[in-house]
Amino acid sequence: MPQSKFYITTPIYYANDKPHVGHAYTTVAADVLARYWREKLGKDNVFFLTGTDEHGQKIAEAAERSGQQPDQFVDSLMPAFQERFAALNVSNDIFMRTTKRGHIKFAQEFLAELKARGYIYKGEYEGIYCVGDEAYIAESDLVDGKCPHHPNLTPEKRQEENYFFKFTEFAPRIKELIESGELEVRPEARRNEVLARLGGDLHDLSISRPGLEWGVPVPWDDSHTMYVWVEALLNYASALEIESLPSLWPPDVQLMAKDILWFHAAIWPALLLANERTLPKTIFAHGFFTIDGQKMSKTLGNVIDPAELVEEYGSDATRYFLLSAVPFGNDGDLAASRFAEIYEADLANGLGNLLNRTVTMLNRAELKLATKPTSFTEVEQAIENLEFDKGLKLIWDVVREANKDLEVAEPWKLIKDTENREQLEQVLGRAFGQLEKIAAGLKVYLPETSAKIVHQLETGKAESLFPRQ
RNA sequence: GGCUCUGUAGCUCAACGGUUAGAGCAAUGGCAUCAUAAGCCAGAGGUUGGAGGUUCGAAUCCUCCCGGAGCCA
Repeated sequence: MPQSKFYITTPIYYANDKPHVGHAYTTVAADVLARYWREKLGKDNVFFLTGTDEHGQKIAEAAERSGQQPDQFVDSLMPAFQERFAALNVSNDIFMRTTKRGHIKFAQEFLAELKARGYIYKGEYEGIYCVGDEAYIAESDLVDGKCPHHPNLTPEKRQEENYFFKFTEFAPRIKELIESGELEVRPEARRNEVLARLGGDLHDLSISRPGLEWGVPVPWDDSHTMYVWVEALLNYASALEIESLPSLWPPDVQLMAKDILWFHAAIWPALLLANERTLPKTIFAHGFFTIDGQKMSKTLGNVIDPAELVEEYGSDATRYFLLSAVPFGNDGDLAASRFAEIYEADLANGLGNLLNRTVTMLNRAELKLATKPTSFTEVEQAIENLEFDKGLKLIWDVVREANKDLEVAEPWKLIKDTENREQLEQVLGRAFGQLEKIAAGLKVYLPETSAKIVHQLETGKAESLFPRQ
């Protein structure tokens, strides 16, 4: 079936700290898709969601540490997210927040519906709870009595009455749907992981917490709040309710980092199946970045703030760094030294200089050419297939080809003799066309750069695309 | 501990079981001078983590070992 609408989501990011380069990565990738499909289907048929997940104990505690109420605390963090995304030219249609009234209402109704359908029961849960993970962890998982992810926190022993969702009842069906490809989980390796886990020992999912105030109350028992993960997943549906855009359901692509794939590929579909909603089409988990070979962490102090990259290199260059760094889906390494290298080699020397030398020659030849609608089919295919790095490679193949063609044809020699006029026009026309194609390919990747290329081709006004500092 | 991946040039990555394992970046040498001192060409750079095995043929398949990542218990 041909694509007639496109609903793309990033995760809603946990609002306990300002966003880092990983958040920027997911969001920029989603932005490329959103821009691409807007070109194809029109603005009204595309919806791009990003936002923040603002409930839960970890946030309540972070708020307390900063001496604020939870709602004040999350409000105070919002500019950090919104400004960074805006600086990267992220074109989201909504900035979703789980503290929105409409979301809370939706989440409660959804939960009540699950209960009415008989998929919720009350049970007893006992275990060791890590506040950092907002989850119970197995005793055998503890390292020196601490949670392996949060060695600085002390795990708590807890016994709780929880409400449970009959997740296990839906697992076989989800497994079938993933196997048949009806629910697409990518990349392959991650799909295998999910399938293996779905075929293994599963437990029903605890979906409420007693006595935690910073959350959405369970509608029939306000001594409980909804488990923050379940509540957060529902945002993808509540957002369309809030915006009154039911026709855009279901999500076409949901992007995320690989650590939260399970929630999106198993639990989320189970919740939807239970209430008989249509499932998302594609769940895609990309990899993690290491920084100079090391895991990004606050303790190591190697966290890259996307705002700093934009500050230093600009929005489009940062988008280029992120999307060209690794094949989408793989893990990758970012080295601080690489940014400057890539900026010089690919952006300034490669593309920037090509445009500059071409526009200069066009001027010297007093040749005015008109731009025309151009497309770059191979790049479009790469984007549709979520191969963002491949699309950029294809564009840079043309950059290299164009530079080479100029070198072979030597228009700066042709221009010295009017007898060569025809040949000169042919050579420069070709370069002009190649740059048009490059601009077409870059339109959704590097929107500012693409527009600048077209503008310079049209006006003949040469300006550095990616100036050296 | 189980599962899923992963290890290829100095760096980042390619390569349906099939010629001599390829690109980009970096480095070296040459050419060029339109251009942001940018560009082009050439050569160099490899025991494909290690050891066995299957095969006419292995980076690719199998076993074991070593290293890295993730998921799970």
